[in-house]
Amino acid sequence: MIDAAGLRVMKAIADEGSFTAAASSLGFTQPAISQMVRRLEQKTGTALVDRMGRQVRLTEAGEVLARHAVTVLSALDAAEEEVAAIAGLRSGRVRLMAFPSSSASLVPQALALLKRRFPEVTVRFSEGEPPESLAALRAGECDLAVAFAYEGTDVGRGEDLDAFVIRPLLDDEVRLALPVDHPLANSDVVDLSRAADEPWIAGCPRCRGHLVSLAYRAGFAPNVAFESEDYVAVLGLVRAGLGVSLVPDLILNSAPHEGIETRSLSPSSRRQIHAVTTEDLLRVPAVAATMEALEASAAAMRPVSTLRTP
Amino acid sequence: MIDAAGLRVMKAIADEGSFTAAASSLGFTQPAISQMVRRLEQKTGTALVDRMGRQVRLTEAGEVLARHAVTVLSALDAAEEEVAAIAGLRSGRVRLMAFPSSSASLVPQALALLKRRFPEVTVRFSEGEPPESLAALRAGECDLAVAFAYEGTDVGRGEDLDAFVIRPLLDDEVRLALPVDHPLANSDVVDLSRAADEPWIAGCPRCRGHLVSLAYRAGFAPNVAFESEDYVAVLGLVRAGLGVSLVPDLILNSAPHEGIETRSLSPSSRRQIHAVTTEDLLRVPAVAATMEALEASAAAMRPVSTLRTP
DNA sequence: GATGAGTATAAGCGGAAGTTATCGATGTGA
DNA sequence: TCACATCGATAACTTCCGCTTATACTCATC
Repeated sequence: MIDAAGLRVMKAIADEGSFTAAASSLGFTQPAISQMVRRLEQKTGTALVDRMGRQVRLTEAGEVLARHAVTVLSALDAAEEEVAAIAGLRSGRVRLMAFPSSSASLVPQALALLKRRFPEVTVRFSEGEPPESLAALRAGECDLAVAFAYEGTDVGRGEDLDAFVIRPLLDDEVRLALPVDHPLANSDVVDLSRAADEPWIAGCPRCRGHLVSLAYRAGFAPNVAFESEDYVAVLGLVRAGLGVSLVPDLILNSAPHEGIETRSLSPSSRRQIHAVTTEDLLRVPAVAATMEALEASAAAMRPVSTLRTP
Repeated sequence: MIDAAGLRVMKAIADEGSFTAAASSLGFTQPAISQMVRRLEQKTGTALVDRMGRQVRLTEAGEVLARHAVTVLSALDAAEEEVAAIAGLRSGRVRLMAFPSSSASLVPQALALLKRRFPEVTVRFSEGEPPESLAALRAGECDLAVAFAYEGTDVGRGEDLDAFVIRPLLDDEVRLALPVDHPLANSDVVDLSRAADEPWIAGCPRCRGHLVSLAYRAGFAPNVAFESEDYVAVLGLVRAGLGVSLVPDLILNSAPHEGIETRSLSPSSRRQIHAVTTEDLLRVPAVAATMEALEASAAAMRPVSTLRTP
C-alpha cells in the first residue's frame, strides 16, 4: 500500500522544511510533492502535515513516516549496494565444479588469474566428473562446470545440451603411455592395434569406455588389468610395467611422469575440454569473469591454433 | 532506483518457487512477474534468476534481494501499522493547552470522556492563557487550545483567526463576587456602577482589562486593590472582605466558594470559551476526538440552549 | 499595497506497468 | 511416443498513475 517513494517524500519534507525545498532536493517540482502528500494523506486517512500559513510542519503521523523512512531507505540502499557489488565484481561467489584431471593445471591457473583480476570474487571449487558436474549445474548446485568429451561424443550423454552454454577450452590429445623400456616406444606414432595384446590400465569409467570404443574400432577388445580414477596411480602402474594406458596430454603437464614415455596414437584421438554453464548464469558477472579466466588460461596453455571449435 | 515492489516480487519468487505461483500469490498475472524480473535485471545489471528449463532458481544476487526484502517490507509494514494506529485512534498524542480556570472543570471532564472512548490516545496538557496558547498553536507546539474571549472581543488579538478553526464551547456568565455580608448582596442583579467605590480584586491581565473596560462604560475607573492570576486566591481575598471581583461562572463550579455570594451584573457580561485548532490538525483523528470530547463535555455542562454561536 | 515566497489546483501528457493472447519449451502420463 | 498440461517469454494493447506546466491563492515583508 504505502511505498518507499512516499516515505522518501516525507523525509525530504522533514529535512528541508518546505514542499518546495523538498521538491528540489528530490528533483521534482513542487506540485508533485503537494499531490504526493495529498495521496498519502488519503491513503493513511490522517493529516500528515500541518499547513500553517506558508510554513508546513509534520503532524505526529507525518513524523512517524519520516522516522521510518530512514529504516526503509537505508535497507533499500543496502540491498542495492549489495547487488551492485555483485554486478560490479566487488563481491560475488562462484561455485565451480571441474573434473579431477583439470584441477591440477587448467583450473588453478584460471583461478589465480581470476583472483588477480577480481580479488573479491570468491570461488567454491569442487571436483566432479562430467556427468555429476552437469547434474549439479542442472540442479542449481553449481554455476560453472569444467567438463570434457572424447572426440565424437557429447559432454553429457543423455542430457539436453540446449539448456547449457558450452565453451570450448582445450583440445587435449590422448596419448599412449608406456614404460620407458617398452618395445612400442621406439616409434613416434603408435598404431593402436599394435597394443592389442598389452594389458591395459584404465582411468575413469568414461575413459575406460573411450578405450574400449577405440580398441573396438582398431579390431580388438582390450584386456583391462587395472583401473583407477587417479591418474597418478595410473601412471605409477604404467611405470611399474604392469600395463599401458591412454592418458590425456593435459595430465602429463601436471603429474610427474619420469620413467614413462608417451606416444601419439594412430588414428589419433583427442578429447575436448569445455566450460559449461547456463545462459542466465553467464549474465552473472562473477560467472562470466570465471569463464573468461578459464578461456584465457586455456589459450595460454595450448599451442597456438590447436583448438578445434566443434 | 530499486523499489519495494521489486523486492516483494523477488521474495514471492523465492517463496513460491515459480513465476506463476509468485504471480498468483501477489494477485498479478504471470507476464507481469516476467517483465518485472526483466526490468529488475536490467536495472541491476546482473541475472537474478536462473531459468533452467521450466524451473526457476534465484542467483546469488536474486537471493540477496529476496533476503533484503524481508527487512524492507517489514519496516514498511511497521510504518503503515503505526500510522494506521494513529488514524484508528489506537494510538496518538494530543498536545492540549487550556487557560487555567478551565483546567478545573471543563478540561478534566473532556479528558475523562476521551479516555473512556479512546484509552490509547494520550494527552499532554499544559496551561496557558489565550495569547500564549494561540502562539503555541501557531508555532506547532500544541495541537488544540482552549481559549476564551470576552463578549465583543476576539480570541486572539492581533492574530489572523482565518488560519484557525474556532469552535464555541461555553458561554460563561461573568458575575460579581462579594463577601456574604456585603450590602450589594441583597439584590439579585447588581448594577455595576453601584460598585464604583469598592476596592477591586483583579484576575489575569485580560480579565483586569475586561474589568476596566466594563467599569469605563459604567462610568468609573475601578480601584484595583489586589490582583492574582489564581482565582482561588481571588476568591479568598473576596471572602476576607478585601474587595469585590468579577468572576466567571465556570470558576464557581470548581473552586470552593463558601463565604462568597455572586450576583449577575447589569449590564450583563459574558465570556465565550472556544476550542481552537487548525484545519489540518482537525483531520488528525486524535485531535478531532479531543475536540469532540470538549464539545460533548461543554454541552453537558451548560444549561440547555445557553450557547450563543458567535 | 506591491512584491516575493510558498502551496493548491487544473489540465494535459507520457510512460510505466498491467492485461490478454499466443508461442515455445519442458516434463508427464496414457 | 505422442498428446497434454504447465510454465515462462514475448508482443500488442490499454489503462491510469504521477509528473509537468500554468495559474490562482495565501501569507508574510517591505
